[in-house]
Amino acid sequence: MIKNAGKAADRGNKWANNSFDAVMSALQQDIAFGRLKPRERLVEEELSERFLVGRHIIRAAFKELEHAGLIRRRQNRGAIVNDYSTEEVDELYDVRTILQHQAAQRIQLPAAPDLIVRLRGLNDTYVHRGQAGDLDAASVANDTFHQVIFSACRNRQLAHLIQQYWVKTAAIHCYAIANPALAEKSRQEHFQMIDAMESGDRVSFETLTVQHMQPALQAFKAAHGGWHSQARES
Amino acid sequence: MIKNAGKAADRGNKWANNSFDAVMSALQQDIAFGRLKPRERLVEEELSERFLVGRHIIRAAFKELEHAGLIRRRQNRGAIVNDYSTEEVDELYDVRTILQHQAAQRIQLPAAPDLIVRLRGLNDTYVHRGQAGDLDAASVANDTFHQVIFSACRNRQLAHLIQQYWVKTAAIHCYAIANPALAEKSRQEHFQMIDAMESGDRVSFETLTVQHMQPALQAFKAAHGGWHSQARES
DNA sequence: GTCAACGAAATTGTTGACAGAACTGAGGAC
DNA sequence: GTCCTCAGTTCTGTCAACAATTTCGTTGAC
Repeated sequence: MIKNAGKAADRGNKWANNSFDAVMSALQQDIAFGRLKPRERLVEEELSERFLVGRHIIRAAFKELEHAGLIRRRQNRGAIVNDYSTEEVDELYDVRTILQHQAAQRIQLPAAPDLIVRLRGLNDTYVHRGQAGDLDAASVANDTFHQVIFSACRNRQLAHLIQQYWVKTAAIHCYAIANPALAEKSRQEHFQMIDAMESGDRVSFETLTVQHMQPALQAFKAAHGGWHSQARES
Repeated sequence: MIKNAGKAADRGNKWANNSFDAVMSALQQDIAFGRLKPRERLVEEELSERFLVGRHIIRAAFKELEHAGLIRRRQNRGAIVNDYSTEEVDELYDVRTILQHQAAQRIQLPAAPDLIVRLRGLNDTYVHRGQAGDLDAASVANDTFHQVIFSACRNRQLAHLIQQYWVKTAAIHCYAIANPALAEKSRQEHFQMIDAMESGDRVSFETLTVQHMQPALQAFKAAHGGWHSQARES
């Protein structure tokens, strides 16, 4: 019993290397970057042979993606990529605002030096990849940047929840990265956030954390506003 | 195209009558009421013949329960009922406090008369079933009571999230219902909450909403405090 | 008596095939 | 010309058997 404790602990917790995880992240990215467009149909067997995995894995991934709110399923009718109505987008961002504001309040400021170093490194990657036009890598760096920040909130449940809603709205904020003006604003705010964390300026940090979400939301609503909320079932 | 819109809408959204849903809610209740105890092993084939369904349905249910945080799985080693460490319990209740407080702020007060009527009805059931010792039915009424309240927060995402965390901590607050003193306090607070909603006393309502969670948390921590956080892997 | 290696039992992960529901398009009635 | 009906096709949901892994009990060496 006792010797097993150590043996089990060193093997790690998230049993990775699974084809399931690969499928999940691939589909998540495809949806986030718009390679799979809203209302597009997802066929199990098609994906099954694309990823070279059994159909049951695709099925499991669909269940998880549905739970995450990225796709929609109906019995015997398959899965389609979800497109949020305007109201849903507002509600999602309302929730994100709540969660991120609360998380920001729980982060110890001024932040530890090694955290600052890590964030500056990630942000450098984000800036350089973004300016080089490598949106894919920039997006990954951006994801990690925010995840690292919110992981410092000293509440793993809260951090996990923020991550969950980050994925839910990935299609929205990835949409904004492609816009040069918005991307530049995003980069500036990142620098300001790090500075605020380093100096311990809690008010600025919390304000930045919340306002940082707005440009993507506004751009998305301006682009997709008004026409697709009544076309729910087809 | 156009005629399909109406046809699809009237069929309803949550395709129920699935054996999957039956298995899910049965297992959720078993865990919540402690019929399945923490660290207890769940064997696929066992449940498969208990519920008279294929093993793949049990498998899918496990995946969902794992995602909900009610069970824990490791590759080729099956599933066990999750027991939260003291820190996790604190974090979960911190998140619930955030969510429910924010939801309470978003509810329109004074509440609509038909909402009040509905809540009084549900609470009557809760009180009577609880005093009759029918904890199962009382718990269902209690679930519905709070779900109806938070569904009035005009943010479906937020309401859904609260429901999600309600399920996560079901084993904790169901534990409290069994305690007569705590149950009595719970009943009193329900009446006070309804009164505050009816009269539009927002301060009282928000305070009650948050404090209503505390007794169960304290009782649980007092009962399970301190000994099982280091015994994670066995 | 303790410990390690081995083999059997139990349990999970995977595959392929089959049944049933929903979509598609042609043919016929009005 | 429009609408309805009815097969054919496509896709999802379900099932049973197979393969791989872990766990548990036994044996044997020291």
